[in-house]
Amino acid sequence: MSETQFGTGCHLHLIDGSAFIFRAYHALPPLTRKSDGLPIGAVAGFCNMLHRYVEGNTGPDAPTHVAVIFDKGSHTFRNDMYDQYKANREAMPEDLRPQMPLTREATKAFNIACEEIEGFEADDIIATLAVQARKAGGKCTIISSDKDLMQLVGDGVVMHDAMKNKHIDREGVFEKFGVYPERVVDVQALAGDSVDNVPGAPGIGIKTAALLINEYGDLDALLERAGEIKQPKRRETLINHADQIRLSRDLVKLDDAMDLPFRLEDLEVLDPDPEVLMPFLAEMEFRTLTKRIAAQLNVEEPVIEDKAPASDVPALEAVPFDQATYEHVSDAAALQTWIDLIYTRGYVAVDTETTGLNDMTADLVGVSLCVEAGHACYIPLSHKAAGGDDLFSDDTLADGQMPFDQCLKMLKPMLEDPSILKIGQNMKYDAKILARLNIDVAPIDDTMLMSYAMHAGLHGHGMDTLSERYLGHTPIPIKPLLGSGKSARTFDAVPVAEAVPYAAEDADITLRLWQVFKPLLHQSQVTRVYETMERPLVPVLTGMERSGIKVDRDTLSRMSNAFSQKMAGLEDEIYEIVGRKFNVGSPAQLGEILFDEMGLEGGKKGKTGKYSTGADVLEDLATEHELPRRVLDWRSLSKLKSTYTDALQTHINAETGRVHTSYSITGASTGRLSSNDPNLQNIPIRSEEGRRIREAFVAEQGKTLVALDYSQIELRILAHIANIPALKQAFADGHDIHAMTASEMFDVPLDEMTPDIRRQAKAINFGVIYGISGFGLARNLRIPRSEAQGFIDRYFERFPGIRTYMDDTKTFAKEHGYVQTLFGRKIHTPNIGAKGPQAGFASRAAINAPIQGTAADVIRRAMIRMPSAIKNIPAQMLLQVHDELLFEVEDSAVDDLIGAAKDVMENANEPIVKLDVKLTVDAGQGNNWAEAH
DNA sequence: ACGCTCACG
DNA sequence: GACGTACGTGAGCGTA
Repeated sequence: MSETQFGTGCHLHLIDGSAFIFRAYHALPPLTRKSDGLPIGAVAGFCNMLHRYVEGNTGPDAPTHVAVIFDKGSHTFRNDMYDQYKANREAMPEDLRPQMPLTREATKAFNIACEEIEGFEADDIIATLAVQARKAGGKCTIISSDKDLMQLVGDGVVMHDAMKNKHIDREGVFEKFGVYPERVVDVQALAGDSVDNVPGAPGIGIKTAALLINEYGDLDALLERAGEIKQPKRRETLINHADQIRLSRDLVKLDDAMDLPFRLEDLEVLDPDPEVLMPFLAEMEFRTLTKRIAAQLNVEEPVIEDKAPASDVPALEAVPFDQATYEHVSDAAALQTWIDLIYTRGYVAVDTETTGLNDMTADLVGVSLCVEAGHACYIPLSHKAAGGDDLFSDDTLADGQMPFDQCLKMLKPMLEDPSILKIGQNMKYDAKILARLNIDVAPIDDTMLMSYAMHAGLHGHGMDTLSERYLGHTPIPIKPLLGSGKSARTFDAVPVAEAVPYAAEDADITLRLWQVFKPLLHQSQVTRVYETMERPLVPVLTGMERSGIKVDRDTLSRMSNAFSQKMAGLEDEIYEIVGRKFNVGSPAQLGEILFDEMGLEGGKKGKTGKYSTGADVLEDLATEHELPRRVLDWRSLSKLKSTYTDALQTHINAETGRVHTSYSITGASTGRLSSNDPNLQNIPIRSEEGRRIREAFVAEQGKTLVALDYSQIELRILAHIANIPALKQAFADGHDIHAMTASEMFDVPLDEMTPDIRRQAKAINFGVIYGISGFGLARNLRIPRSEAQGFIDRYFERFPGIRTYMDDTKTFAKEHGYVQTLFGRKIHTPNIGAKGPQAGFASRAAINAPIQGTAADVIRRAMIRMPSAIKNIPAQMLLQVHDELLFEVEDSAVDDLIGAAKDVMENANEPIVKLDVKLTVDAGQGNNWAEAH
């Protein structure tokens, strides 16, 4: 090939590679390669942009020479000048890191020169090349919108903002900086840059900087004559920070005289070689792009195999489960071998064995690891020696275990290493156990959450279920190891030899599940749900659960006593009425007394042959007899005492003095969380007596509890999804939504609204969310069924979008077997086509799921964004109750917290879902949860 | 282990 | 035309 000397008539294009990559990364959802789940979204976007760029390069401005310039390494000569340079930079996203080398490969595949130099930023290389091109008499176009490059513009060098498709010349730079390119560095030196952490002069921005530079000519003149500045503050700033400003100039000034190991001539534009490009695109499995480019180059399109994952991945089936292959690691040398192996892989499945099920109290007993199917180990750490009945043998450790601290010290760097992916099944549990030992496990993948993203509504997501369904393997049961009932023991009492196969197998199963799920995730189109609404929730919940909430034992204890006394009084009255003692808490005994002995009407037996004595039944009976009311009162006290005032005390953690719930991410099929051990999502509020239990949930001294809750979020989402103009308008106007519904339905003007009519409309509004039926509404409102049906007909008539939504949703569910939230979460509805009453349940659940699920997605997104939004506020997020978040805040920061957290919550749908109805959040605060709400 | 009842959104 | 029915949870208790 003949080489053209670079000179007049030549045109060099320089592409800012990092800018391309980050734009590609953020513009696309987290796509993964189908065959193996490799994150590939940024590479895909990068290739598309590169291709579009090449395609658009025709006409007089087409390049004769071109290169993509990348940054290399994070340490540059600027860090030696100023150690804080770019120190604020957020770490590269986990799923982007492995894509960086692929973007270089992509560039070469397109036959475009690809340059990077250790210790220099791409900007310096670009500067050097631009200056060389200018000196040689050619033109240069820099494809970037980075303002740091604007100092290069002029005299044949222009910039091109590919995003806005706009050229930036000398005038464009003046527009941006208020000075021409040769003075841009001076302005930047004064204004500083928070993104790159260039200090500049405090209090001086671009506007002021340009003003000063234009007045004094240049930075040196300005600093020399700073004393002449009239404004005292500005003058002081410039005099006091002169050194810092000069340093800033050195930081922003690009090095345009580097020694480059290549020449301009090496960058000559070349046609892509289909022999190189096509295989690359095929390897990346970019189906559309491969097809398009093959057509343009007029070559045959390579075959991209549709590698089906799951059961027919042969590699997975080829390795049978074999307990004999599991390794017992008992010393540092063996552990080091495993750690080295993990580093060569970049990922590892991890499982912990502990002394219990509560991750706030259980102790670590051992750790298992797995790097590939069948290759797993168990590291026992605190198994106890079998000591028989000897009381003193309890603390003796079993043989074959390495020292606890030594093991953790070795594992910690790996578990915390951002380049090693830790895979777990319900990682929140293991992460919390390890967090209590001062190990912050990250980054993580979680097979339970992957299954949830793909299979919610289909089946559970426990390891046993998943292993049987997706690996065809029944795991070793834990029961025989631990025993049950009186002879039950904890895992530390299990002999090491028995523990190894059980524990190692769990890690083996987890790794295999991950291999199966990773490609399926993308195929099910739930990668975004998993990556943005499941995986990032784990560290957030870990933080909340570990924080816990302070609960005042004395308050609960006093309430328990008061409830006891009242119950005793009621019991006396009840026995008096009945004529003998019996167990008031036994629905069976009560039913017989009410309906057989006393002969009250309305007794209905359920399928177990027992009378129903639920609250609604007793409520009806209360009008004709005095007993049911007493029982109702007794029951409500009994509930408050046993479930709350008594049980909560037992949940106060001995170490922290606080109550730590555990959230289940996969508990509810709709995307809601559930709370257990204890459940803090059902603390009483509806009755005054119950509400007072919230007084026991308190803030620490000097702190305040702040409750933020979404106002009518489900109805707002319904108004949006079902597209009900009247509802939307009412929310936009801030009207009372139930009163508006009532007015619309019953033709009652708003100013004549009665509480009773409003109450009925409210019941209908909620009924709609639940998949309304005449029967259900009738029972709820205690009105004849025909009347209830009339209300519903009327409602549909006035808001026809509701009926359409319900019908469409049912049709979609029948066709696809699932329904979706606005954010793409899938909720499966396997019973939708069933015969019999199941079908009714399934269709109402299908109607409710997108509404409840979308609301759940919104608050999940808010929670995930919360930690970074409040990181500078002395506040902790403690609890989530479906549409409410509870915080504990230092007294002085309450307003800051409310401002920041409310903003996050009200915009949590953005940017991927636009709502026609705005989300509103109400705030409350106080020393206890009753006051805060 | 299971159903009933009832606490919450 | 009949059949059952509001959606989603977790916990304590009685009873098998």
